[in-house]
Amino acid sequence: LRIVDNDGVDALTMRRLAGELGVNPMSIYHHLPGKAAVLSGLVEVVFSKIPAPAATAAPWQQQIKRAARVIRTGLVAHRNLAPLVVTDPGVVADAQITVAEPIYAALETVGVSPRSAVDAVNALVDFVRGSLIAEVAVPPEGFDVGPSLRERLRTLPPGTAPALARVLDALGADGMAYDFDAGFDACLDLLIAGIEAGLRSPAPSEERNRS
Amino acid sequence: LRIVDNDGVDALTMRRLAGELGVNPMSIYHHLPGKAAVLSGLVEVVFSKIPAPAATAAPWQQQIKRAARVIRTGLVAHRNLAPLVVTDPGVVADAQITVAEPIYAALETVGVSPRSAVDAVNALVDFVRGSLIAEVAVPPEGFDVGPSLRERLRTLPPGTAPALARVLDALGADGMAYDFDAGFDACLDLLIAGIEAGLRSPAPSEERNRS
DNA sequence: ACCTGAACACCGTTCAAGT
DNA sequence: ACCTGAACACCGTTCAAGT
Repeated sequence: LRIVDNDGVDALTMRRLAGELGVNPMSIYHHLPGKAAVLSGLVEVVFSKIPAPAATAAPWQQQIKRAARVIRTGLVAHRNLAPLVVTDPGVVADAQITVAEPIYAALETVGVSPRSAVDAVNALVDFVRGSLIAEVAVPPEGFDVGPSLRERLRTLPPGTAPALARVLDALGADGMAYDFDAGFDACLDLLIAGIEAGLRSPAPSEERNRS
Repeated sequence: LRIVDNDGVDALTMRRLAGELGVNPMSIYHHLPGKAAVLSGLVEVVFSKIPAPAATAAPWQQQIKRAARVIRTGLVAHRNLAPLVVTDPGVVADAQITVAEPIYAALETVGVSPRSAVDAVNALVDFVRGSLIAEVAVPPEGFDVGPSLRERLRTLPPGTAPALARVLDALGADGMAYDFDAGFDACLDLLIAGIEAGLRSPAPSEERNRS
């Protein structure tokens, strides 16, 4: 995991790993079936290190935000592995249970219908997944970050994205750096507002299958 | 692209590609700098094939849904490449402009504040990203799909996910298969409801930086 | 039961040599 | 300018042989 954190997933080589462990490269095969097992082991370690948020008496909105933030911080801590974690079929399946449970519990306290709860959890979990990918896709520290959104937009033929251009203009010069934490929170608030709206006007019950 | 679609990303090898093209493996290096260029080229092809939804007079909610669905169907068409597309730094950056523009345009027509528009677009795009990853992570056709959520839950020590268990119970036996299309749409509705809620009660203006 | 070294079958890529 | 073949430096993994 240290190798991956420092030098990326590609740097994790059976020979390198063995060297770092001070053993013969082939010895690893007596404990694990292959490299895939090494990687999925790392993925599972990182995923399972995500702590379950302590149950509190806080309002359900805060419980949900807390659960989402815990996932996010747990995975950005190993940003080189994050794409694998978030993509791993086993993790995707387990996420429906482990990380979703606190959210289900919070929604239950306000009487969200089962179907709506599933939708809300999926929306939340998928958003967290997607925002994580976006976050780890940009080079480490805003440092050496490619041309900013504003500059890239300027190089395109004018009129390509007029609405975006107007938004950037309106935001003014203070909108130079993106704060992932604040953006993440704002999106969470939006999702939660959507759930609240569903509470006030119960969902139209269409025919749908779920598992 | 055909190789990747049929046999996965790992099957795309310089030698294989050259063979399929009927040329010498090394000839490729006279047209492209290396394998990374081949892959990012494919990623860019798939991404740029996403059509811009035609501007209509439909209500903004429908315009947003249409934009999101177009992205999704464009990427599930090449599910083997989807994780790379959605992870590619260049695509992540371009997505803020290309695929976001129709959404900005739709939000503009109802006077969403610039800051809220950025948040809404991020929430939408990140959700689409995340749901795509979740969808392509499960084996192809619900066929040979691992143990269902219900069965996996049963193998865990009881009491692990009580709230989820109650939700599944309430959904009953009809909830055996998950319909990605319907789930996607339901989540979109939730996000849009969140945006609508923001329209009714304008966002608290905190201090934040954006780009 | 665990470890080892050598070898195999691949891979991306370099490079000198061809036309 | 474009292509070629051979070679290099890696990789994951197999396997017979050691203890």
